[in-house]
Amino acid sequence: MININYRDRRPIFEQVKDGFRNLIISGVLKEGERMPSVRDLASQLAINPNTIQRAYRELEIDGYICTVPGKGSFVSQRDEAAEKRRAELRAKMSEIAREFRHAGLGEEELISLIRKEYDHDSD
Amino acid sequence: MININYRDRRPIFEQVKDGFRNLIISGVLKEGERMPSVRDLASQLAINPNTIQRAYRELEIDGYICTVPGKGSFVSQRDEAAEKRRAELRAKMSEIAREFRHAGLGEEELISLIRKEYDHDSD
DNA sequence: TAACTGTACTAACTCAGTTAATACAGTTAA
DNA sequence: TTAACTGTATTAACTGAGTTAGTACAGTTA
Repeated sequence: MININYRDRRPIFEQVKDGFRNLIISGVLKEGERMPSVRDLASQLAINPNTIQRAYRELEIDGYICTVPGKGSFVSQRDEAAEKRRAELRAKMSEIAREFRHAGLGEEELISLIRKEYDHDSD
Repeated sequence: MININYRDRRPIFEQVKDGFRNLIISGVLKEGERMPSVRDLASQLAINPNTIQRAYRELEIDGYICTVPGKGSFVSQRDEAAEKRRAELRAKMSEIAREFRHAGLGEEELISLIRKEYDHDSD
């Protein structure tokens, strides 16, 4: 469900967080669905429960999940989560576009790169 | 010439490296021009010379500068550096486009974001 | 010669991330 | 009620990347 890459520069808790964020936004984890328990996931991934806890805490702060002490963590409304993610992506994209322009690359090339991604077979 | 932001998640040596890379690619530092000496820049930025040395070492490995022991470091051919940077940006852009698509955002919106960046007054 | 240049190396420090262990409180089902 | 689950909290210790400090050596230049 979630993969950890130890060569990745990002900390583990962030990889876990991003992994679930993608699963939620893409709809693999559906609204209201139960998340794996902190202890279960920790032993599955062979990492410390505290690390999972941190990922979950931030996912809740960002509105992706909703945790209930004693019961578990649950995926919250997908729409909110997705909209939040879209806002992040828009900001990221604007920044890259600025860099692109700054590096002397043309608008046309950038757009053709994008079309290439969107022309791929759906996955 | 170079600014360091201590709130930035990236390490200092990387901020220095990126700063010079931008200066070189944008043409502010011209081909053959001398870079500030390791010790000078270190005292200017109030950081350790070793940190600057590391940034310079990587800039040389990446082909942005050319260092001569005893003489100093010099900006190398801009074309190579710029081409290298462009390749990096293309890869980065493809990745973001993939994420964009994955998040359910349309090609049109992405392209309009880009046009917005390119329509800004030149800086 | 003196003052600059880059380079190399070692030791120590800092800090974020992580682990380990333990404890507490709410939930659920037998 | 008890047992086994849930999330949460806290403290101490470890790890590794990044950074600092200090020193040393060799090439360059005026």
